Amino acid sequence: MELPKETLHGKWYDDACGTAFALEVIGERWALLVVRELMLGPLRFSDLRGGLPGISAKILTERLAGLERAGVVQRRQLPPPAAAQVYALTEWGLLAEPAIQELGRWAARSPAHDPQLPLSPVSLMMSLRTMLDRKAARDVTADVGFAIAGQEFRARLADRKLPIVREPVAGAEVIARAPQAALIAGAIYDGLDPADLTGLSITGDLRQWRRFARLFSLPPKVG
Amino acid sequence: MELPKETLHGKWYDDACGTAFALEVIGERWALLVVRELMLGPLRFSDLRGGLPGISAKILTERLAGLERAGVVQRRQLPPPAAAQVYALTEWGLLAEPAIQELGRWAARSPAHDPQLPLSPVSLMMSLRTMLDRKAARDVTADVGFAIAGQEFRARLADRKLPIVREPVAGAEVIARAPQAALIAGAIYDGLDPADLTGLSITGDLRQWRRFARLFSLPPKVG
DNA sequence: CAGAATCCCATTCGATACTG
DNA sequence: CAGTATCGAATGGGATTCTG
Repeated sequence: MELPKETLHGKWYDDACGTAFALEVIGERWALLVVRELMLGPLRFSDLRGGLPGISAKILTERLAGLERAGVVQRRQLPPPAAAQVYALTEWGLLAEPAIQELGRWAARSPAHDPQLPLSPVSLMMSLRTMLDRKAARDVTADVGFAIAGQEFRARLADRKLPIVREPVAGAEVIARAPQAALIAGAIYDGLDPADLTGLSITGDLRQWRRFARLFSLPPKVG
Repeated sequence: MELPKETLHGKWYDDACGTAFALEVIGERWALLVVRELMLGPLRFSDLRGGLPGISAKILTERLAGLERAGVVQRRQLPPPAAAQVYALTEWGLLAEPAIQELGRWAARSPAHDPQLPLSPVSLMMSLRTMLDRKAARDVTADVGFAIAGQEFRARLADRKLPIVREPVAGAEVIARAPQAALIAGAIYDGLDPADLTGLSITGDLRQWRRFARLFSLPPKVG
């Protein structure tokens, strides 16, 4: 039997540079996207697959094992009666968020970036944290629920911070519901009127939704 | 004849998330390290190889072609009599610096990171820009020359900013010379006395060197 | 020296099928 | 659901050769 392939080769680059070490940990295909999916909380194997269109069970298994060896991911046994296994980021894994955000922010500035591709609910939530205009968000508070393709999130804006957690939307000031994340992206980043987007429904304080949505914008393209 | 293999597959991940697009551009092995090496200015093919221990000519050729197609790198023909070809980052490529820095900063917090591996001169210079303590640097100015393994850089600290350019060291307030970057890293990050590091020489205003060196520190490890 | 082209092998990927 | 097993295809990377 072969060794289970090590993500942490340690000899990939033979370079003391931190960036090189980061690439040894999350530089394999899919690895960083797995981390992204876990950024908003633990997930089960099949939920991970759901957020990563196209990843195979084999590769996901390998990546999770590698990330676990590297100390980015932890496997957790949920107590009965759930009896399910979930994958969670470690403390260090959680700290990767700024790096993920900077990569996203950078890529979004390329004219070649196509924002029309499928978008996972987590991607959209993460993009809100990335693209929040913190100047404009000064003195704004909001409690917004998102229900996207069966997943529920709660974003609470205060003090220019925007924590987002997996949590039932019930009780939020505004709730956005959509079968796909792209609809909500259209309403926020393209400034489209929610009424024009079939499938999207905004319930609750609509005025508050508009105020919230205006706080996000994509970075300008270069060139 | 085959298509020259596209770095910009566009179908790698099929994901609108900016991070996923970034990975399509710089997610292949070595790609981001090539970008790192170019971050301080254009280089020739063989200089790139020098800073990337272990990359083969074939792979470097492929990555440069892919990065050029993606709009990260530009090929430039130097005017005669130089008659050399160099690779430079595009405007967008240059904007990748924060992402590279965040990845490095994150990786440096892992207990598993081994800073004893070989370090390219560019890596060290980039790490200074990353690890500068901008609070401590308030009201400090400095003009420091680095001559490492034949490459010369000039770092000018002012207004908490630290531009570093390839430029002769002559005329700087302090000049650090060393055959390998690791020696200078030891003097800065490990706080070692330059006098104890054989091969390292600091000339010029030594007091200024100490003030400068104290402005840099590695992030705390997690766990 | 600066690459492009070729050959070749090891590793990795990804689709499908299978199992507890 | 949560993975394993398997296999063909794609990619990675070393060595060598060829060119300007």
